[in-house]
Amino acid sequence: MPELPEVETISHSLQCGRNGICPIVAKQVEETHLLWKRTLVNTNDKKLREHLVGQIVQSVGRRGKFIIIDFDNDVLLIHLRMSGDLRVEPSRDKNNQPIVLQKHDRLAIDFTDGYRLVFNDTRKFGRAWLTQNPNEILCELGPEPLDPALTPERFYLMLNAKKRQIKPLLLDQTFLAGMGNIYSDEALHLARLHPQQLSNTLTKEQSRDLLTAIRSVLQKGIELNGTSFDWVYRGGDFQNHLRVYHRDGQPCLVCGSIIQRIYVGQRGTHFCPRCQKLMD
DNA sequence: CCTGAAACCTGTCTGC
DNA sequence: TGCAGACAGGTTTCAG
Repeated sequence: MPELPEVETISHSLQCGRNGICPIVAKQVEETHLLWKRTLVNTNDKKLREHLVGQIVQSVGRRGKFIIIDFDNDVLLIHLRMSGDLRVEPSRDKNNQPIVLQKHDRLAIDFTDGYRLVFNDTRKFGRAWLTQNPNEILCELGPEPLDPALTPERFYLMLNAKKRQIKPLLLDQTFLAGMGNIYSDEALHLARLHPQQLSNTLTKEQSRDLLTAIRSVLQKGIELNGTSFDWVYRGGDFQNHLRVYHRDGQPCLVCGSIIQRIYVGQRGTHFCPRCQKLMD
């Protein structure tokens, strides 16, 4: 499911609240439940409980597609991968009876105020790490696309240092942190670049336009609370503003040509054959 | 260094 | 209706 805008929306709602969603900052951990062992990468059920019980949530943030939950002494990193989601809900009903967890719930953290944070993940690809040095896990990530420190000049140098198809390169989290399949296709169409264009062939102008396009689609995605498709991820509206993604067979909104769907790096890829020509 | 295939998982949708 | 096959927002690992 989630790419940068969806993860940003979720982490922001956990930090600040949104649409009645309860923020978790300042809540104290009462108990933890690990329902699918492999969700927790670098520790186990017992140690998670021993570490977290009693600790208070200091803040919730994001780096790339990782959600960062900062406790007093430890940090919980969560990666939602394809189908993960987080929700905050009461753990007991009006009669003080426990509310049973749902199908596909993998991890739950009960707080002393009667609420709980639940990690639900149908496909079991999602992962969580408990650590005191989050940088050990996050240090491999490339720059944040929305960070002003990533200048057009630097982006051009990054692209030229590689000789890779541009779309798989954008999806490479060590190159740039947070891009996923939807926003990559959207950004490449906006920048009029073929997804298989080699990165070292981009001119300075094309590099600058690509960075501008990436920022444009990500910012719009964040404004619209992300992209929602069928049963995965709710509350977003960017799916109603897509230019190419999932629009194969339909006319390009710019030139009217039929949007094509091909595979690039094993990922379904949508582009306009007229607007996004492969250049030498 | 770069590319493609396979693996990790469950659910939905399509076509015969 | 049933059932096989394709496909899914992500990442890692391995072979060539």
